[in-house]
Amino acid sequence: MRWSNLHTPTLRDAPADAEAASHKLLVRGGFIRQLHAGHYSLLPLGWRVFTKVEAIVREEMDAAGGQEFRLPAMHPASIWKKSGRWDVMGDEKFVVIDRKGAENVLGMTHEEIFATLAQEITSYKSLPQIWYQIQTKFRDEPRPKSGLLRVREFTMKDAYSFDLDEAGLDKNFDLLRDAYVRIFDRLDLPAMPVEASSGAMGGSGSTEFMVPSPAGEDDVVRCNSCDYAANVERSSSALPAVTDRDLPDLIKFPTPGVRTIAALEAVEGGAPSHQQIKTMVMVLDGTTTLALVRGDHQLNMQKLQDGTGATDVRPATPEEAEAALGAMPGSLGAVGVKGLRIVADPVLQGRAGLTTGANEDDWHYRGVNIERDVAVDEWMDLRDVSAGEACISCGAPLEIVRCIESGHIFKLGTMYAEAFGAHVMDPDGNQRPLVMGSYGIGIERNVAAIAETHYDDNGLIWPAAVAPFEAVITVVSLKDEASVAAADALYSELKAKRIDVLLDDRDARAGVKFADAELIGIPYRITIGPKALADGEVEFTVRADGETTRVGLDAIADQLVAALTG
RNA sequence: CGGGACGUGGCGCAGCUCGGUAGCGCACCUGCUUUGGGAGCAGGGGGUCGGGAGUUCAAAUCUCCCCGUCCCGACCA
Repeated sequence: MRWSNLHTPTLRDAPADAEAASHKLLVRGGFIRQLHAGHYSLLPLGWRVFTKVEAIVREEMDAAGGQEFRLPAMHPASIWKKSGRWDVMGDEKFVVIDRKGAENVLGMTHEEIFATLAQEITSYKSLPQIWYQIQTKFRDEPRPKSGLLRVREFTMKDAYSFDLDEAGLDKNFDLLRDAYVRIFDRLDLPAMPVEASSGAMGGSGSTEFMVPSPAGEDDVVRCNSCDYAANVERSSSALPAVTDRDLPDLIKFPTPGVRTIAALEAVEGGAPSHQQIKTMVMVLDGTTTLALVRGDHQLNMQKLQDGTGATDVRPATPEEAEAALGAMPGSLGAVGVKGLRIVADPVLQGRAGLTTGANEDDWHYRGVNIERDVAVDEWMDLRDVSAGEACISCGAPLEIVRCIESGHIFKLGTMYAEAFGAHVMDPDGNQRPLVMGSYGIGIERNVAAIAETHYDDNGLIWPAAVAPFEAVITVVSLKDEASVAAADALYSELKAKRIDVLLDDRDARAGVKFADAELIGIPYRITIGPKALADGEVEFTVRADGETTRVGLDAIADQLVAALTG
């Protein structure tokens, strides 16, 4: 490609509304342009990176035994109602009404369609199967953000495995997990596999691949001493033992104006936060529920959702809380409460001498024995892990790292197979539902994740495997005929060697060309100018470290090939 | 959906408080000079000031409604 013909509108200034590094640089470098919130056009450079990322994903999926499909992006509403996800997905699905008035869904993932196709797998002898596609997904995200990191229309490689039993699923899960490790390795992304929540996908277990980055949206709890790592939504930690206070009797005492845990610590007759019960009034699918955690802990909403199986979880409004318990938030508690579902964090199990709200403004209880005084329906992990708490497997302090979710793989089980009647005959002649797994990677998000982790003050620094061009030949002066001739010859030579090379033949000042080449992040630059050329040499610059060496014109092609293959 | 900010040539911004000429930098076009790290001078083109309604002799500026975008929280590849 000759730069004089390339549409790469580079900008000196980043758009004012861009915050994330990848967003700024991809816009500045002329890789992407926004159409509207959550929808981006990929310009030629952006598309080149995209296709290289896509090719790596495809190669590794094929190597793992995957078979590529291409499914419709638009589905009849009926299939989504059949799986139950019409309701689960709620406002996040794009619904399109056709001329007949029928509802259609723009696909968010394709479990339903693949499960339908899997009806034609009829014997265990055909198993296992790994099916995948690379296709556009639509999700009406409540808040698209950060350029390509979170959008409403994007391309996903979604794969699905089909097995006779859980053991088969486990095997495929591990196989594809390994494929993912190889993919992220080739993309030069430091993605760590972590335990995760399955969320709306359902299923028994899942692993996320997390790339540490301040532009991410997830927090990962990680141990530096062992290999424990989990999304905060699934994480746990070891806590030091606490001793109950010796308060055998339940006593109601006045707490005028006390509305917070901190205030209750300070008031006459109060208690340290870890001797308190925090009572959160939550609404789960329309049903008011009390969620109890220790006073110094935070409720994790995802854990509450996962633990209860609810699809919609939100805090109650102060008015709803008052209607349910008779007091405003700040004086709420679960002592003696009947008729409401009560779930509690296991850290509270067996504890006594606690302090909590009395469901009467300005009054609290002390001496609460949770087993005696609170009708807990279910104990479930509900609390956030905090940095510095001890690792459950080795005891070392945990850290919390902000991450981009680059990939997510799920053990789905049989739910979709049962919904769509995807059964096979087993060796004993019994019909059994297929056991499924699902495996997703967002292509654009990974392009952004690479950008987010590969840049400096001068611009992007693409890994050669995904760079829009592997090398750029910069002609310092178009007026110097010898330079032009040498550049043209080298350009032809590199193309013949199947190197992705860009020839900067623009009639611009050298400084502009250097700055642009660095901004768009081409990993290797060959500068051809009169100075070195007089000695039969060119300059070879590595984008990552800026190191420049003089190389003979006759040796540069081999040196570049060595750099690219090394 | 809750909270905050913003919307003025392709990009970044000023002008709005106090209504009256739409301006600056970058980019773009022409010419001359320049030419190894985002050149200089001269000339030039381009803007329904997000949209609608209202107030007014007069609205980018004041009022109301709507739309859009970004950021922070609840969701996900």
